[in-house]
Amino acid sequence: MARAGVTVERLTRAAADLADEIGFENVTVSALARGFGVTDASMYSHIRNVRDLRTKVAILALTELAERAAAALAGRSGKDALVAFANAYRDYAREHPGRYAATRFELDPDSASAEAATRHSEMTRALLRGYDLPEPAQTDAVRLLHGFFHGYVSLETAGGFSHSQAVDASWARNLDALDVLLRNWPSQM
Amino acid sequence: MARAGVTVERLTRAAADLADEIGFENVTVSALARGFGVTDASMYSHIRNVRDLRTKVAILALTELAERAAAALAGRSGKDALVAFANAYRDYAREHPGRYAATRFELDPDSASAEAATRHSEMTRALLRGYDLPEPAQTDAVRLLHGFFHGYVSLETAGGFSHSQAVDASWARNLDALDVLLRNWPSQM
DNA sequence: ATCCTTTCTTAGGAGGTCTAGGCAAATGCT
DNA sequence: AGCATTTGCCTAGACCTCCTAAGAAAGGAT
Repeated sequence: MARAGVTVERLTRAAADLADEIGFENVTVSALARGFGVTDASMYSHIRNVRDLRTKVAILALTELAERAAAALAGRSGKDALVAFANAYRDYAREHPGRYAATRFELDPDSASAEAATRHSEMTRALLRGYDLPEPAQTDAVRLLHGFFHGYVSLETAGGFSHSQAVDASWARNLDALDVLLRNWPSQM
Repeated sequence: MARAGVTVERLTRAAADLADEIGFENVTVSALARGFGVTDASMYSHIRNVRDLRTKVAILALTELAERAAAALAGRSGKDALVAFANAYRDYAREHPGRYAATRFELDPDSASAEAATRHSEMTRALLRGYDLPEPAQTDAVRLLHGFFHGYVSLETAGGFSHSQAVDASWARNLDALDVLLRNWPSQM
């Protein structure tokens, strides 16, 4: 009857690790409890329900991703920044597939979750500073970039982490294409 | 003890409808059985397991989406084709959120599922015909477009179907940007 | 009419979510 | 140090989902 020392911090990290191992959708209260050597009912002192648990993992992942993006952008601009940012995004998804899947978890608008989500967007805006886009083009570009990154990464991870030369080359060429796009952004019409 | 007349066809369609109502991830064998007025165990004469059920819905949705894309592309080329294709994609996701979510379901490589999935890609290639891209640029462009469409659509549906003027305008401007990109696709380096 | 296949049933095990009520350990108060 | 309170964990249990096994009934084939 000694205490297992479960805290929300440790619990969230364990859940994130578990997600990377067995997939985000398989992160369950029971499995997590087993990992700590306690009963599932005990978990409910720390979390409200499964959704709450997944939300915590999502916020953790969004925060980590924003930090990596910030590190990648430091001291870079223009295409350098674009490539560094994109690779940070892609590498994170590869190293932490479960955490990355968690970033796609739909969190409800309230809760402090908004903070982690917006930090993510702000990094993308920082990336765009080098391209000198006016509003509203900047907002459009943020959406386009997120759309592209996510789409590409999810196609890739769905394909079984092939990490082939062909895919790498395609990725690099698409970054070239995006760079061209950002430099020639249509001003009107 | 009369027969409920469940067939794989009807079952798949009912599951797809259910997905649109309550979300793809909530499509459950039990819920589906309730809808037909039979026990959950009866379902297993028609499907192998939950994964099989979801796969069937995914194939249905991919097929429908490919049909819509084909209809949108008929008689169009260049930017007209791009806009029509993109709108077909987006409209489908809006009208059938559950089915659209199903198109993101990761199906295992075997099974006839591959057919429906590739039809989807072929439509995107047809769209690109008007831009006259050589290989491998064409493959890259397919990925970029899928990435963008999916990312944008999922951001939008996650945001609660706001369908605001601002989002519509952003969408239109991003299509402009993509058109510019496809016309100025970087030939090398 | 009889057999065969398909569809549906009941029964039940395994495992997941979550609540209620309770005991014991850790912490805070005086 | 002694006490009360909070907190962490427990058992028990209701309810849901997935899925299998064994058998009954419906419908078609011969």
